[in-house]
Amino acid sequence: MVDFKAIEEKWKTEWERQEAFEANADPGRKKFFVTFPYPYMNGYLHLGHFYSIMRTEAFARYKRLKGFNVLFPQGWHCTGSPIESAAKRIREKEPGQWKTMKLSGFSEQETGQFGNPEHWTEFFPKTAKQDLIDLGMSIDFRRSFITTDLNPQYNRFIEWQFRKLKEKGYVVKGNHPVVWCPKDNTPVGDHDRVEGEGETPKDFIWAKFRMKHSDLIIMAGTTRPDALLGQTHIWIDPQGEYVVAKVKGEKWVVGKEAIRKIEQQFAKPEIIGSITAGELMYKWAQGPLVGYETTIIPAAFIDATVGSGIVYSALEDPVDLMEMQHIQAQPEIARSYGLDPEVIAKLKPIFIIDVEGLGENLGQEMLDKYRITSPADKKKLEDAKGELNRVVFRKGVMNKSCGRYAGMSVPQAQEAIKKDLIKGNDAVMFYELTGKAVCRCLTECIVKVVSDQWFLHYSDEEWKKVAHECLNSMRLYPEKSRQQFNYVIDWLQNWACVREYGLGTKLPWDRKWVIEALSDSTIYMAYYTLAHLIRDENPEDIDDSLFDYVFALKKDPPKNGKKIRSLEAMKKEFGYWYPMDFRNSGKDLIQNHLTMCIFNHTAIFPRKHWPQSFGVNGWVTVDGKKMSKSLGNFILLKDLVQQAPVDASRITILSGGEGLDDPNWDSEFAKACPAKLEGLTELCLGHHGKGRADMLSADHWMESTLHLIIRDATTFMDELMFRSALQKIFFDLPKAMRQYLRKTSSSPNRAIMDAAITAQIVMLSPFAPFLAEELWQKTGGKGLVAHARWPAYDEKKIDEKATYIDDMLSSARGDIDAVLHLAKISKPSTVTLLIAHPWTYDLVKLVKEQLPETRNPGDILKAAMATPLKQHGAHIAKLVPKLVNNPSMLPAAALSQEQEQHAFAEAKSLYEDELKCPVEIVRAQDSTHPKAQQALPGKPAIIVT
RNA sequence: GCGGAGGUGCCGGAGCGGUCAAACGGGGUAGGCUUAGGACCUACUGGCUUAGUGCCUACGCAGGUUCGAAUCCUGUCCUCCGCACCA
Repeated sequence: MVDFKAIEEKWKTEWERQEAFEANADPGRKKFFVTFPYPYMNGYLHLGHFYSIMRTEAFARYKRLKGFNVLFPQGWHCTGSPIESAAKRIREKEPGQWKTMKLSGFSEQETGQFGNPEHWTEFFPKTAKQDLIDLGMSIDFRRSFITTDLNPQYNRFIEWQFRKLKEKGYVVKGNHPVVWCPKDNTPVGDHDRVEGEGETPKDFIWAKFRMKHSDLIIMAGTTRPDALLGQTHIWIDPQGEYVVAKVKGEKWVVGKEAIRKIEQQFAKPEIIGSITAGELMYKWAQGPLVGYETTIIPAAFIDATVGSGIVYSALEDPVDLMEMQHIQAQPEIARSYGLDPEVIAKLKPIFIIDVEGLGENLGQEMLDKYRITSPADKKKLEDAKGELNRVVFRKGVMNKSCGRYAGMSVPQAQEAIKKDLIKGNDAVMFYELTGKAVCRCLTECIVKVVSDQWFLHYSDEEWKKVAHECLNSMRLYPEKSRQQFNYVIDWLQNWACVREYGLGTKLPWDRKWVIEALSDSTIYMAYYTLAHLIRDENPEDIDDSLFDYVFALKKDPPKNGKKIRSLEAMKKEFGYWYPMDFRNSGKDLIQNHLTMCIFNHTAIFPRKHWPQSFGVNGWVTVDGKKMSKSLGNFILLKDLVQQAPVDASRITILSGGEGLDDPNWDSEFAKACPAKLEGLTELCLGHHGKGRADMLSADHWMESTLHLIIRDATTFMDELMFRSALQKIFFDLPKAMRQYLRKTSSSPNRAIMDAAITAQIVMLSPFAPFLAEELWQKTGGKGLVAHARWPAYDEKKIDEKATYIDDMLSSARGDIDAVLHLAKISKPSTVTLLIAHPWTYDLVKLVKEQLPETRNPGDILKAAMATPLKQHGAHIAKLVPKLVNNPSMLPAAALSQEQEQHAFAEAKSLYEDELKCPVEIVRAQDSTHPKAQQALPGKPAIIVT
C-alpha cells in the first residue's frame, strides 16, 4: 500500500525547506514566467480554478524540467463590489447571504466577522494559499499579494499605471448608460439582480417635431430613425396624459411618465403645464430630415406611459399600416376626433427601403403574407412586425429617394441619421431597459446615464491597431482561439474603468471614483516581479518615478531612490522576468481580461515587454454536468484535498479535456486513479536496478518504444496538450514496460529498464509531483525530481522495424487463436507458420512505392509485370487489386524474408509456452502445403493440427 | 440577433481525403493470475459471416465534389461559450 497522504506531507515540507519554487533573477539562465489570473476572494477555490491553474502548473513544471528558471507567482484579487456588497448584506442580516455562509460551513459568529469587507481579504487568501500548497503547486508564494488600497504598495502601482495611461491619452471622460439601482445608488450587474438577467439599456432616439405656430416640440420616440425619411404622421394616445416641460430651454411635449426618465438621463425638467390629447390632435408639426409637415393622429395602440409617450409613423410597418387602414375605412372615427377625413385618406406609405425579394410596400407585403385583416390580430401583427424588422435590418438598403443616405444599409443609415440628428439638435438619445430588472435589494432598476464617467479609450483605432500587432506576435494555445481575440479587439468599446462603490484603488486625480476590478488587473503581472521586495519599502517613498525606473521606462533614478533599499534588485528582477511568457485562463476571459491585458501592455510597455503567449480553456463539468451549488456537485479544493490523493486529482482533472472544449471531471476515473498509481509504484520500484547486460531484440523494441513515447510526449507538452501527454506518459509507457517484462520473462536489460523507469518518473512529475518525488528518491535520483531533466529522445533510437516486428508477432499470435477457434481445436498438437515466398516481399515493396502515384490496380500490375516478378503473374494479378483496396495488408516496415523468419524464430519459444505445443517456422518455398501460397509478408500462413 | 467553438461507439474522446468498425481511457461481460485484491493479464463489447485476414450498416440531417469522405464543399437542425462596465 502506498500512503499517499504521508508522501504529500513529506514532500510539501521538503519543498518548503528547500525553497524549491522560489525563483530569482539569474541572468545566466534562461527564464520562463507563467501566470494564472488572480482569483476573486469572495469564496473558496473550486474545481474550475483547479483546471486552469493546473494547466499553468503543469506547464511550469515541464519548463523547469526543460532547464528553464521558472517563475510561477500567485496573487489574490479583492477589487470590486461583490465583497463589499456581501459584507453589507451580512451586516444588514440579509437571510439569503447568511444562509450562503452557513452552507459554506461558517458558524454564526464567523459569519458575523464577514460583515467587515477586510475580513474577506484576510480569510480567503489564506485558505486559497493553503489549498494551492496542498495541491502541490510549484508557486513562489513570496510574491503573493492582495489588491486594493489595503495593500499600499500595490495601490501606488495602480495609481502610477492610471496616471501613465491618462498622460498618454488613454483615459477619457464621458457619459454612459447603466442599469441602476436608485436605492443602492450603484450600477447593477447581471449577478446582482434577482430578476432580469441579461436586460440591458437599449438606445432610442427622441426626434423633435416642431409644432407649427408654436414653440412646442413634440418628442417622438423610435428605434428606427431611418423611418424618419418616410414619416407620414404622428401617433398619440387619445387617453394619454401629456405635459409640457421646459428642458434645457426648450418646451417639450411628452407623456407624463417620461418626466422621470428625462430627469435620470438628460437634464432636470421643469413642468410648465399639462396638455390633452385633444389639444394636440390634428395639429401640424415639422419633423427632421424632410421638407413637409405631418399631422397628429390618435391611435388606440399607443401608450402614453411608454417611451416619450408619442411616436411617429412611416406606415412602413404592418401594425401602423393596419391601424391606418382601419381609420381610413371609417371616416366617422376621424370626424368624431375633429379631423378632416380627406387628410386622413391621403396618408399612404412613402417607400424608402429596398429589400431584395420584397416589393416596395413592405408593410402591405407582411399583412398579405400573414393574412392580417384587422388591427385586432395582435399576435399575427407582432410576428409580422418582428419578421419585417429582422429582414429590413439584415437586407434593407436605403433607396434613391433618401438623399445622402441613399445606398446605405439600414443599420448604417440608422447610425448616420442618429449622429446627424443629435448633432443638429433634432433629436436626443434616450435609453430604455429591454425588460424588467430588479436589484438584489428588491428595488426595480432604472437606466441612468452616469456622467463624468472615466473610460479606458479602447475604441481608439490606433490603439486597436497596436493591440492587433501584439496579438499577431503572440502564441495562442489553442491557436483556434485567435479568431475570437481578433474579434474582441475590434469589438471592445470604451470601458468605464471607475465606479462609485466597492473595494479598490481610488482614482488618483478624482478621488470620488474607485478603479474598477478589470481595469486594475491588466498589467499587474509586472508587479509580481518585485512584489516580494517592494512589500518592505515605505509606501510614502514610492512614487511614479520609482515605477518608471524599475520598469525601465525612464533612466532617471527615482526621487526617493536613496531611501529604497531594494531599488536595483527590483529593476533587475523586472528586467530578467519580463515579458511574461505564458498566461492561462478560462475562455470566458478572452472578451475582457485577456484582451485588456494586451491593450494595456501595449499602452505602457515597449514591444519587448509585451505578453508572449496565452492559453485558454473551457469550463469544468462534473460527470458531464455543469458544476453548480444547487446540483450538489460543486467541488471545493479544500474538500478535494482531504478526500483523494492529490496526485490522482491532478491527473484526473488534466485528463478531463484539452483545447477549448469543456473539460470533464470524471468521478470514475478519479476513483480508479490511485490504484493505477500504486501499480505504477510497484512497477518502478520492483524493477529498478535489476536485469542483465546483453541486448536482445526485445530490448531494441523497448528502447525504440521508449524514445517514441518520449518524443510524442514532448511534442504534446510543448503544445499544452496535457491529456494527450498523459496518454503517452501515464498509460502507454507503463503498458510498454509491462509488455517488455513479459517478453523478457521479467529479465530486462538493466540499462534500458532503468532508463524507462527514470523517464517514467520524471515525465510523470508535472502531473503527480508527490509520488514522483518519492519514487525519484527511492530509485536513487539526485536532488528533487522537480529540478531534474526531462528525458531526451534520440531519433536514431526509434526503430520502425522493431515496432513493426512486435506488431507482426502479436498479430500472428492473434491469428493463430482465430484459426484454432474456427477449427474448433482447443489443444493443438502442432502449429506451423509458413513465411511468405521471397518474391512477395518484392511485390509488396513495389506496390508500396507505386501507391502514392496511382490507385489504379491496372497500372501497378503493369509496373510489376515489367520486373522479374512477371514469372508469378497469375498470383500477382490476383494480389495487386487486393493490396490496393486494402493497404492495411501492406507491412508498415520493409523486412526481408530472412529477417521475418529470424523474428519468428526468436518468438518461437514464447509461442510454444503459450500454446503448449511445438511451433514450426518454415519458409514457404520449403513447404508443399497449399496454404504456403497464401502467406504474405508480415502475415505468415498458419497450419494447425 | 451577432461573433466563436462543436455535433463520432454504452460514456469521455482521438482521427480531419485512402492503412477506419475507428487510437487511448472509462464502463460492461467472460476468463486468467493471485491468500485476497481497486493492481496486472487475455478475449469480447454495431450486424452477419468464415480453417483466417470477408461482407453490410455506421461518424447530427440532406445534398454535392472525388476512383475513394467521419475527413473537402453547400444547405439545414441542434448544443456550448461570449455579447461589457461585471468578477
